[in-house]
Amino acid sequence: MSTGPKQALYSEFAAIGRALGHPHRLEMLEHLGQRERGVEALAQRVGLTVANTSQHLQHLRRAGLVKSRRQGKFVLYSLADESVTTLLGALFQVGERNLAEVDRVLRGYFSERDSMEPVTPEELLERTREGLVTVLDVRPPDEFAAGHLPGAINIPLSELEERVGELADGREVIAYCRGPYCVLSFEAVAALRERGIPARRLEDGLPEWRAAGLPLEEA
Amino acid sequence: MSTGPKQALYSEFAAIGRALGHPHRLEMLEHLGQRERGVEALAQRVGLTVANTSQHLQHLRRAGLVKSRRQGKFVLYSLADESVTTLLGALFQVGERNLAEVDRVLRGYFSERDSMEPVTPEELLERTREGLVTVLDVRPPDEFAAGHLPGAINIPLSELEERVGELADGREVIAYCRGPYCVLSFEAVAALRERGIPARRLEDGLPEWRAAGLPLEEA
DNA sequence: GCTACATTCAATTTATCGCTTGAATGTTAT
DNA sequence: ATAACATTCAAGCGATAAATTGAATGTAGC
Repeated sequence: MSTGPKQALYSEFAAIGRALGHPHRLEMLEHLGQRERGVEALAQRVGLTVANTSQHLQHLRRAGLVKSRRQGKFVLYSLADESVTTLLGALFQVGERNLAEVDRVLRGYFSERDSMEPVTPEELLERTREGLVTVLDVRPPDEFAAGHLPGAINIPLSELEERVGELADGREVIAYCRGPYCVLSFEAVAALRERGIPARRLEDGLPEWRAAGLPLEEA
Repeated sequence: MSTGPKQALYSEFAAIGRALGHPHRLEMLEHLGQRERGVEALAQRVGLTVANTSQHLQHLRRAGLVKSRRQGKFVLYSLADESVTTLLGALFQVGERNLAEVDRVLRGYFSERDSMEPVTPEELLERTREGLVTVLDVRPPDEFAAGHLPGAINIPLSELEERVGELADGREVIAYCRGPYCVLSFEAVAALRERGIPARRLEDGLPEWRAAGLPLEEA
């Protein structure tokens, strides 16, 4: 085993692969794609102990997937840059295209996925310009505040039922949330359709929109 | 830890990550990106035993990164599809942008990397159309035969010195090989420049060209 | 059917990973 | 300074992965 440049590089790249190789870390990356978070806040969201979360975060940092900065008592973690979102997208695409089990899960839990005909970013931009649609962000308010689509209104899924009146102006609703596998927007679309409001899903979530360089309203 | 759809999906995606998490497997993917290979041929190229190679290949197959087909006595493996090349490219980009160690290795071993100003596919296509350049494939003949850039000539690096006359027609040479970290084209460009032949590197290798959907001459 | 050969499987050893627990570090606020 | 708190470190245990070896499977060709 010579220690040529290729071996050295592939060892480094393999470390990135290993960092992607745990479901909890992928979930952490999804959350960090919404906004930066402290260790404890993140631990709570993914249901792990603080110490365990801290270790996973350091694993991710060593692999160059996240970065951290200190603010007072807190250490805030976020994605290293947009290339991480691109990498996750590529990972998901390989899974969707080549793993039968992924296909099975998608069909089982996201059966609407096929019938819902998700909206592309291009279509959303065009129809927003024409004033034909309402863009709905169903994530929690703090994530919305950290950055959202231009003109989007924020109704967390938990409040959708009581606030559905805000959307009943006849325009089609396009809902989005954290990413392609985030259930929030699926459920929002289902709930809206039940109430007779035309609704579709944006095909991706906020991180993908940002990584594509599309316009955002940021804090 | 509920077993909701997200957990199920992230477990699958994490398996892809783990499959990327070993330098030997990354090297195998680079080779399989050139052409399909049997187990023994691949084992020889990466310097592993046949049994070990077989196990790695099955790991890669379970993760949806490679596929196999039987031909006579041989089982031929190849990349599952172009999305795998895209994934590898995204992995490399994260490493280049966020890992200091990768940067250090690249500067150390590929010091020409900055001064060489690699050629983009677009530029290559345009200058080929104008007849201004010679496209040089420095990979082994069998890989060349399995697919190469339109109009490219094949001179393996080992034969470059003796066959350099074939390139001395005054046109600039654009060399490429297996991928962004393949040393063959770096060395070819250095050798040609030493002999006064203007030469540059294509920024990526054959698999990336193919994944971009650009034209190929295939077997 | 039998032999040759490519590939895969099974069993083993060694190393690494993931999680827990409890202590240590470093920053803020009094 | 000291107390409070967020985060990280260190040690330990069970589980998983990598490489080696030798046996088993499956296909081709006679």
